[in-house]
Amino acid sequence: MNSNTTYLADVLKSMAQATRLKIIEFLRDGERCVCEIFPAIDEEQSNTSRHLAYMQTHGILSRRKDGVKIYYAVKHPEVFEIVDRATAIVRREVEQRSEMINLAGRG
Amino acid sequence: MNSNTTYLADVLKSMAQATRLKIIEFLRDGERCVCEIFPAIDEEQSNTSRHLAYMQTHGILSRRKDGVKIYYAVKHPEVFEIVDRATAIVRREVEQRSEMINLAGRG
DNA sequence: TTATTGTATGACTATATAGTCATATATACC
DNA sequence: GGTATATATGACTATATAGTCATACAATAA
Repeated sequence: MNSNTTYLADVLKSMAQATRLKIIEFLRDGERCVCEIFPAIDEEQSNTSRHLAYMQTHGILSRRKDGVKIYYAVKHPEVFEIVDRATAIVRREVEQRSEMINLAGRG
Repeated sequence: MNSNTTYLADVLKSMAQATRLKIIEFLRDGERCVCEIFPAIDEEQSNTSRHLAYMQTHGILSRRKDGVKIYYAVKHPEVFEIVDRATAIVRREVEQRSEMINLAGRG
């Protein structure tokens, strides 16, 4: 459980960053090359490349070469399930906090 | 979706770290005070306290005071679902990599 | 009031991370 | 061969993070 905790953390880290989340979202529709990804998420090519490499190294993206282009795809359906569940948490938190504000407003 | 991406990343970051994962695992059985948590996960009290505060601030832990003791609990069931799915990814990756090694070994 | 216990935090260090710019490398095309 | 396009990476900066130690603070007990 201990050495696995590190791998587990690495997998989660591969999703726990704004730019990487944008990449994951864009890859919902399937495999895309770097040249499609970086303009879509509005990030520099080099920065996008680094994040893609990071995610692939940590096992959440697959990488396929076709000529000059490199195609990346989300490798495990669990990645989307994780993002969806995190989104549910965020929604509930936002809801809850706005309720608190309403209660405070009413005095 | 953009400002939300930051919140989303923060929620995932609250799980994407070895010490925090140990805390989450320990809290599977429910609410626990700091004095129970830090010996269980074998971390310093101060470090544990910081991580607990971080997770609570980012909305994945609840905090309850009872006398001198502070009780923390995982606030959303999705947290465990996320950890479980990340574990499934790790398992599959480990499997896959050991298969690769076997293939390579056989020449 | 003083001592004890449980938790949080200031100050600090070491390391990791995200991002940028320039450039290297690889494939394809002429 | 030379040129264009796609991707990766070295070198760097700024910031964030995890951890430690000492100490502050809060609640309770004596």
